Amino acid sequence: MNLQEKLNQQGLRMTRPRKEVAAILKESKVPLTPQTIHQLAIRKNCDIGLVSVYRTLDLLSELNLVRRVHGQDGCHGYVLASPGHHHHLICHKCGKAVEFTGSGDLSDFIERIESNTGFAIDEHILQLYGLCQQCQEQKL
Amino acid sequence: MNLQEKLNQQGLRMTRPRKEVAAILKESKVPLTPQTIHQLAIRKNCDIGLVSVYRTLDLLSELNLVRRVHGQDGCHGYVLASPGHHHHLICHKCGKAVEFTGSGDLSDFIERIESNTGFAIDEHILQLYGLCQQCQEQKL
DNA sequence: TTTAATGCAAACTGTTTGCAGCTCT
DNA sequence: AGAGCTGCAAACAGTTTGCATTAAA
Repeated sequence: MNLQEKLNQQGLRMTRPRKEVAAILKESKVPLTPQTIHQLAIRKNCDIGLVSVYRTLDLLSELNLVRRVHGQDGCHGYVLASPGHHHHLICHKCGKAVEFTGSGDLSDFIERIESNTGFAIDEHILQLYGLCQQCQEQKL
Repeated sequence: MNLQEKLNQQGLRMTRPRKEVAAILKESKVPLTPQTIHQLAIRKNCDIGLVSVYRTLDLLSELNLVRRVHGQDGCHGYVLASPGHHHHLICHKCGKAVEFTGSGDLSDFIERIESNTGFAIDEHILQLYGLCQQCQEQKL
């Protein structure tokens, strides 16, 4: 099911700004801030408002099509979500973000923390940072 | 070595606002926002400026005495750091934050991701959310 | 045609900066 | 005494909201 159908199904509409934001995120491997998305759209001669970018990102997050990632400096970006997985690996240098599976591997770890602390853990944020293969090679 | 000595050592000074911010963080198990810290100080009849709270938090982070934690909603709080560990477990209900050890347990996991992706991983954010023991009991 | 969505402007929140006066050492 | 620190005010950045207009269905 594509975005258009998903929207129509709920009485929502597929508009130019929404199409554009979704397209820009699809093309980017890097988490983008609302401002960046806005500028990219304008550069592509698609004159949408920053406000619509915000509203579209909220909507797409709601639909779980897009995910918000935490920058180390505290600012946030958005990336297209590949369904079911929740972790990102981000390159310091080029900013590339990769989603990876891993909740399964973490479950032992989480269970151990639960029994140590008495907490009932139901959510987590895990983000890894490093250098991607290309950036490592360029360093030489 | 206490805070005063740590500061003096670098030509910095122990002042009332700094003393107060450090004290408030020490008393709290919950991550506090700069605004909250400011209000708590005022409520204690310690009339410091919000600006100094920000500057003090920057300073204490720099000295690794305080750590910034990411809220799920995107806002940030600060908690006293227990040296050497980097992870927090936060209660949904009462907001209590617990630091726990665990980098060791994660290293296998991280190595696996490295070999799968080719990244050289050097940093990570891990935060767990759940219900603490007390809040679980109160729920009954 | 109808109702959702847009885009502007303006309001707001959280944070940072410049500067004159104050205070710790 | 003197450098560091404070606190105000004002600037700033990112985000949200109200409202008249436009456009998807």
